[in-house]
Amino acid sequence: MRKNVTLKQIAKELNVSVSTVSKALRDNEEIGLETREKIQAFAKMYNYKPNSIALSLRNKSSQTIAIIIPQIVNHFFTKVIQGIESVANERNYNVIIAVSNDSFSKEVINMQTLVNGSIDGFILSVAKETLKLKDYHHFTETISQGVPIVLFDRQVDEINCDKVIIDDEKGAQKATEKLIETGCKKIVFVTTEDFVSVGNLRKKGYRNALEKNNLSVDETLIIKVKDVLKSDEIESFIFNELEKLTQYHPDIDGLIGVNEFYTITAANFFKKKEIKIPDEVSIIAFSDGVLPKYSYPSLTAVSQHGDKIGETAARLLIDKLEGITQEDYHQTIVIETDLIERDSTK
Amino acid sequence: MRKNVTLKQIAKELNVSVSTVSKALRDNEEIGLETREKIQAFAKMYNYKPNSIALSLRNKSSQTIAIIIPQIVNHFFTKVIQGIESVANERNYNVIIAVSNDSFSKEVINMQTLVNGSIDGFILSVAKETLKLKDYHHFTETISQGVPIVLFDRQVDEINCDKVIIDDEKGAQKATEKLIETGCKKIVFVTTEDFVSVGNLRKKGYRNALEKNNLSVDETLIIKVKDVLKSDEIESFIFNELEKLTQYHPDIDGLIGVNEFYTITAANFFKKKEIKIPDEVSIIAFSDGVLPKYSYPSLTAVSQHGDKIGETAARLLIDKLEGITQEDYHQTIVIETDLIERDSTK
DNA sequence: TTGTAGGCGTTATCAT
DNA sequence: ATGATAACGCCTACAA
Repeated sequence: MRKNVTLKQIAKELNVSVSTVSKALRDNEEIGLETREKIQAFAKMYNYKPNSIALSLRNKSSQTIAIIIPQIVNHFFTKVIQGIESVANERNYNVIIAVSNDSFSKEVINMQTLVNGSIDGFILSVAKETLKLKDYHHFTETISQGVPIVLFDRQVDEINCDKVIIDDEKGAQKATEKLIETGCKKIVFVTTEDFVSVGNLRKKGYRNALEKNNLSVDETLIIKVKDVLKSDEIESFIFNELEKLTQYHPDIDGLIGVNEFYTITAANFFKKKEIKIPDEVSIIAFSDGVLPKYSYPSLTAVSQHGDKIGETAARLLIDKLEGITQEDYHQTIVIETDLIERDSTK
Repeated sequence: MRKNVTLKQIAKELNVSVSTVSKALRDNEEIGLETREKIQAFAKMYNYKPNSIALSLRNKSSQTIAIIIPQIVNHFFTKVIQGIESVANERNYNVIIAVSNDSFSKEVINMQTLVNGSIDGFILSVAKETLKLKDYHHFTETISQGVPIVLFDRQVDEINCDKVIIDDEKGAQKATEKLIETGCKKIVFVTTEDFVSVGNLRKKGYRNALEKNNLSVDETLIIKVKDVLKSDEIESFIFNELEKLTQYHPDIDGLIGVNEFYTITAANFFKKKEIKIPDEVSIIAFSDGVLPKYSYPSLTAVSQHGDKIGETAARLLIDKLEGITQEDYHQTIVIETDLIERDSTK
């Protein structure tokens, strides 16, 4: 176990001072060419690498941005990371990722261990528990210490910072309108329970579209999947609900799900019942994921453009870090959703 | 922008020395109770947080482990991360993640920026480009600096360290045997080009099973998906190949794909042709992902247990960091695959 | 009981 | 052209 060689060691070995070595390695003209070359050769031989920790301690900056996401096994979040990475690399920033696992305390700990000089700024999506506790002191503290934050997706009004959000309402509205345009009259909406804000916004969009087109909003057509359900219980729950629903309403001709799992499960129900997609029911998923794309028939989907969200967030953050935008000027950018038409709609 | 308060500032404010403050905050008995309490109260008021950078510079340790993965939008890798997180949290280690994007230089840079004291060890899967270049100096250097590495999935014989790998050959063999047991005689194998080691190992397992059961290995039944193909070209490639294949061999009755995308695409081909799964063709996917699970019919799959791989890797690393295992004792742990039977096999 | 000094690795400033 | 020193924030052995 040979430790990394330091300036000091090189200095000693070559009988010069530490500052001479430092200057020589940065090719400072002050140092005589001969000495410079000698030192550089020696450094290369011993594979000298500046210690990044010491550098950040000194410079209070590290050209590194940290992402904190609630979950790592999640296609949307990983897409966002990909977007951040691409912009960050372009602009010469490193990226490190930490996971809060939707826990308040892990979010706090992650921020604290990262905040002291080792990173220059944060891009993050708020943990569920934090949302529930409404305790945002770690965010405000970080910001007041001069470390900028960009929030994405799960946003919080009380925090004053740059934000990148999705237009959930409009996305759902577009989806619903698409179904209506292609002749659907009785559209099921599969969503989460009311307290989840994203689900609510999407439901609102669904309602808007129905009302705008003079279709009545039938509450019984809205399936709310219980939050407590474990992933292997969701299928039978949705199957049951759809079973009941199709008995009452044999004329159901459309369905929208607020995430890819609910939607594909619903689609599977119809496949099992040998109800033809899209001839008898049209289906649209809210999703950035692979499920709708590889489903058969493939599912029309509302894409949230995770990568674009990431790119935008990275741009906002780096612009702030480099003083391109003012410290106290905060913007909220809305990334529009797109309807990706596939084979589950007419 | 109020900066974080430091020991020095507290000391000045309270007219004591820095070391008194430091000791007081660590509740050192040396300091008089009164002084201690005064300092602690003051520190709390000003929300003192030790600077983690300074700490790691001093301690050369940070209770943090770094994961470097080739891709972030990848269900398997995120599953591994989840496994690592769970063990690391249990044993009081922080985890940070970096992405090499399958690039050699990004892998090197990531390691260099992280290695200097800011992290205690690495868990990583080697970038494709590194594998191609066969340049492993950054690994050996890191190890020789006393920073342990655990390799997972994409392993390299030349590097001397702990490893966690998947038994790809056996997994493929089990899958093939399952098909044979249920009556399949003509089994298509959809794989990558030969230079990808994982694909090769799986092909070997496929062959083993056929030979063991006295079935001839027909090279024309092996579809090699070209590496250069972009994701939206893969579908038509596989469809074409299968079209040709089913013409020549109308009696094809089984298929195995080396990843979930190839497999589900093949499955979609049969669905389109209205060839019944599993009545006419049985299908098995190599996959840890969501696609086989939510497909209709759901696909039998060889699970690689990403979470377990992560847990094992984390355990190996932390045991080494804490001196529970010897520095120069390296083990390679093989995580067995499991066949998860679903509806695409009989 | 409290304080001083040195060191972790680096660089900028100010001598020599 | 080179070197000494201080500073970033923290901790600890040792001195007072």
